Amino acid sequence: MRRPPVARRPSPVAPPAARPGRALAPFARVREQLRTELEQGRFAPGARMPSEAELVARFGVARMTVHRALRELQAAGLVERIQGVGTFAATGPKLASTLTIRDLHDEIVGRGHRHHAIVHLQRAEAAPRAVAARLALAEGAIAFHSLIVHHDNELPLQCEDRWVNPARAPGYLGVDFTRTTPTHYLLEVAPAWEANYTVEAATASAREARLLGLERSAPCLIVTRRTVSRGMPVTLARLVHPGTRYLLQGQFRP
Amino acid sequence: MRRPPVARRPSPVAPPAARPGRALAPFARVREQLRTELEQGRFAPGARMPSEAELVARFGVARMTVHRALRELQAAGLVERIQGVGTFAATGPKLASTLTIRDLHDEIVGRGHRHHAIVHLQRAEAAPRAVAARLALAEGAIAFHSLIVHHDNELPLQCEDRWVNPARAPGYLGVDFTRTTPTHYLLEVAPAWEANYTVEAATASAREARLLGLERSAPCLIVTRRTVSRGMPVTLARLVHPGTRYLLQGQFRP
DNA sequence: TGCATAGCATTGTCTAGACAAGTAGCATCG
DNA sequence: CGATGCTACTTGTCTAGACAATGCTATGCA
Repeated sequence: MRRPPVARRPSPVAPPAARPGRALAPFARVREQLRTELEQGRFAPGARMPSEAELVARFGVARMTVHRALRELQAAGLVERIQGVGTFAATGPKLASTLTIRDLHDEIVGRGHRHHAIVHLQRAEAAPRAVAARLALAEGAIAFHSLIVHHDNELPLQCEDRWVNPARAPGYLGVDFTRTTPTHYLLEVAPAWEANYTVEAATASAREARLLGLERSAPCLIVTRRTVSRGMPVTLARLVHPGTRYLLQGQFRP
Repeated sequence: MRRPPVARRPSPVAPPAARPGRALAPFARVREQLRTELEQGRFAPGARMPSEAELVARFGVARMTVHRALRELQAAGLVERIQGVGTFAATGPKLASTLTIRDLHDEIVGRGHRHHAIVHLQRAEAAPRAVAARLALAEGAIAFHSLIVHHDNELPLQCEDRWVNPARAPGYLGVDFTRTTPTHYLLEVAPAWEANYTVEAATASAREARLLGLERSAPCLIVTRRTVSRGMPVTLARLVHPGTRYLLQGQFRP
């Protein structure tokens, strides 16, 4: 049942209508207008911007609408806001940026190539001291260990040496990793709620070089990843990529 | 109207949600409660979550308050929302993560070390074809070229080979880069509104290896960065780091 | 049976008003 | 002169209602 229409302030233009070529919602219109002005240097870094009240008058919308636009610009790092003081164009450099690390399987399939994995190792093993410490296990405790080489159209692209906390993924040894990737499986049984990465350039170990079909001295891009779920470490992975065949890409837009 | 504070650098903004000893705002309370339940696996990935109306009844707040909480969870990638259908726990793919690339100067100083740069080249030059294309210059056009080695406590840590679009940074050749970094200068004259990165492992060129004091075959972490401001390319940088002395670190929390 | 349509649940957004909280300037008081 | 409180301004948030847009489902009709 439709509610009976009630007197509503008439809008000069159809506001919230928006198909592909539709007009932006008012809050988005305000946001984009301010973003454009910021990009064009209309406000020097650190300079005071119009107050919410002024923007309300300028755009003819409610204060909550302006507030949302400004809140999103703040979340994007384009402005800084201080309660009781005002809104300011963000000073300072976006000196920090981000880089996306995608799952290898998705990346290969996304390129339209075929992903193919060879499992060289998948067993329970006593964890070396360094591994045990990072997985919060007792020294010498049993953990799951796998060593898998991933291929992009038959070309080896990643050597994945992984240790898994057995308490968090008891079925790990029974999974067929030629059909799914450890990453996918682990994300299913223990969603990653925290992850640490490091990226470095180095040479692979002798075994890794052999598995990847590389010279021992070939530069490799090595990603080390540790994930934590519900406060407990889940897995520790060392991902070795041939430097000539793999690179990380990132993009940044405020 | 109130006198605006003169070029005031807003001090560390205290997020209103993170004040110790103060009750969370209702929208934050709802958000955190749902985040906790998601982390504890209360909703399987892809499962339907309570509707806004149900949450309104459960928490005793207005719908806009619940809506904001859900919108922030959506922005964080924890839930997916479909107009007309409902809200769902995000399905697995935390498969993409982010890695922070910090400015080298900040990183060195942040470690409490001393940053020291040696300028090997800083002049106008005809841009090679590949560079000209990526800077949107005519082939053979003049561009600014600099080659600087950055040291962390006298240890060479980065070789920065940079091309700059002269139209966007006319004063580039006059800057003393032993006192400031090109990154800082360029962000001042042309705030980066878009950036692309690639990260790869490779060997340095002969000259780069010499400048960094490396063997020709030493693996290096090479970052290539291109920034665009107001739709026009500003700069193209190739940053070569010794693989043994430098690594990128990243952290991820939803 | 097949299809158009009405109804409903759900999310998306806007509004107007209200109060809270934080800051800065000014006037007053001791 | 300093401390104090007042006031104006700003951002932060909540509320209740309304309407828009979307997708699913059931119903009625041909």
